[in-house]
Amino acid sequence: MRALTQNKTLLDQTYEALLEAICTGSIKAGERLNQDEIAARLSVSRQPVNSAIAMLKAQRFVNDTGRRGVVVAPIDRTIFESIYTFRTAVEPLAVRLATGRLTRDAITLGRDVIERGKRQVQAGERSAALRCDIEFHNLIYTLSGNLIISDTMSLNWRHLQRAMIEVLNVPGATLRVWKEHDEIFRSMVEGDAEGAAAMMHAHMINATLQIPEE
Amino acid sequence: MRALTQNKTLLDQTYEALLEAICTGSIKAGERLNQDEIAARLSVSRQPVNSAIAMLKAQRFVNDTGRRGVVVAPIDRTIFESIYTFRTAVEPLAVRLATGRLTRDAITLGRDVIERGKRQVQAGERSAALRCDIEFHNLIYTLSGNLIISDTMSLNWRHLQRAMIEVLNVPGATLRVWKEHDEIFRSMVEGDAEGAAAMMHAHMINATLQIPEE
DNA sequence: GTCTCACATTTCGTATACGACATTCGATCC
DNA sequence: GGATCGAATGTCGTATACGAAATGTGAGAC
Repeated sequence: MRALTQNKTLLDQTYEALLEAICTGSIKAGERLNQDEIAARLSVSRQPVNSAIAMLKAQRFVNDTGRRGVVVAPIDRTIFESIYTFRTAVEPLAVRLATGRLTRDAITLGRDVIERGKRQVQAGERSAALRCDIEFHNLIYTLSGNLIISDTMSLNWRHLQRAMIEVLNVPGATLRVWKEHDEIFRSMVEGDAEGAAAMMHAHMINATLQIPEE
Repeated sequence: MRALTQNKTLLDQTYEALLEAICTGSIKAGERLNQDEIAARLSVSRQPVNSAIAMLKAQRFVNDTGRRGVVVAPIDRTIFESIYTFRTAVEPLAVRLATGRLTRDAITLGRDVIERGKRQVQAGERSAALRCDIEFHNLIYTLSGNLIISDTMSLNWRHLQRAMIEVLNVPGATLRVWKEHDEIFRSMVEGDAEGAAAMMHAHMINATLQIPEE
């Protein structure tokens, strides 16, 4: 018995591969995407590659140069800041919704992520800590039961991930962040939705302030 | 002199045509999408059609049936409600951001939309009123200067439009709604960002309450 | 008459082919 | 020697071709 809707099509796989490569920085900002080359590297035809690139274009991960093909979008402070501003509104909402829907399993999961996150920060594992950060917030989106939040934020995190990996001095990899996560989650477990939401809002403001200037 | 980046590719045009057809209800929920048929009707090959459908799938406008092709996604109360919940957080943020960025032209535009909206409601033109509703909120997204808000909400509105056209009893087509729009915009013009945001929040709550039961 | 199994048909995903446009490079002209 | 124009090349968007998988169909068995 396997997952019912596995990403089986080459288009999906190609899209995932490209997005992953862009977000982990293995394809740098400004770099051109040559369809033939990508197709050869992934051992597929240009057809799925072409479609995948069209999707990435719509999601602003690549830009049309007008002249020849597309290039990976530059890391854009504006987008980065826009997402953080956006999160000041969305994250507290997600927390508010998720609080009433916490299950025993979810609580275990949450505590586990927080534990791991703290440990990664202490170990200086920035990349692993970032993954935990994503995981923590994703858990809340999922728990919120609001598909729009999950879908929207999952794309936004891809943009954030990209920016965060590029510039090393990012919010998310400090112990303070995980202390806040911990407090937020405790409030959620206690059922204090409004308190948790307020903390999450503060958490976002703090993170925004930590965005390096220029 | 024309727009520099016109939707010139057949893929873009096909995507737009399909999305429009789905959102205006000219392709009904549950209906199957036959690539050959669509290609023939639009006088293009299956290639752009296939790519366009893949994008619509990612955006949940169509569902994969697993068996043969895709069908237009059913009008889903859950998604509808999720978007409204989402908006209770995002709309006030957009208002807050937009208030500080109002230009003379924007004020003129806003007043004009509100005037037209009221008139359409009074004339009983539900469809035109809905378009004005979209236009009003879109103006605020644009003014907010936050690309994430604009992008995200523009897709969400497509979902809303679809649902609203299907069930006729929708929020948006009452005089009260436009009275609220008017008050919100007046506060914005006065520079009262927090007041306007609070009104927008209330506006969203009111709209959510008006969603017909089942 | 109904069930079953094989064969035909549909339709999709993907590969390959083609034509258009732009860029690049080289040859010619001054 | 440098500028300019045209041919060669690269690369994309799109069309067409192909193979696989699943559905529809019809004949034969009971």
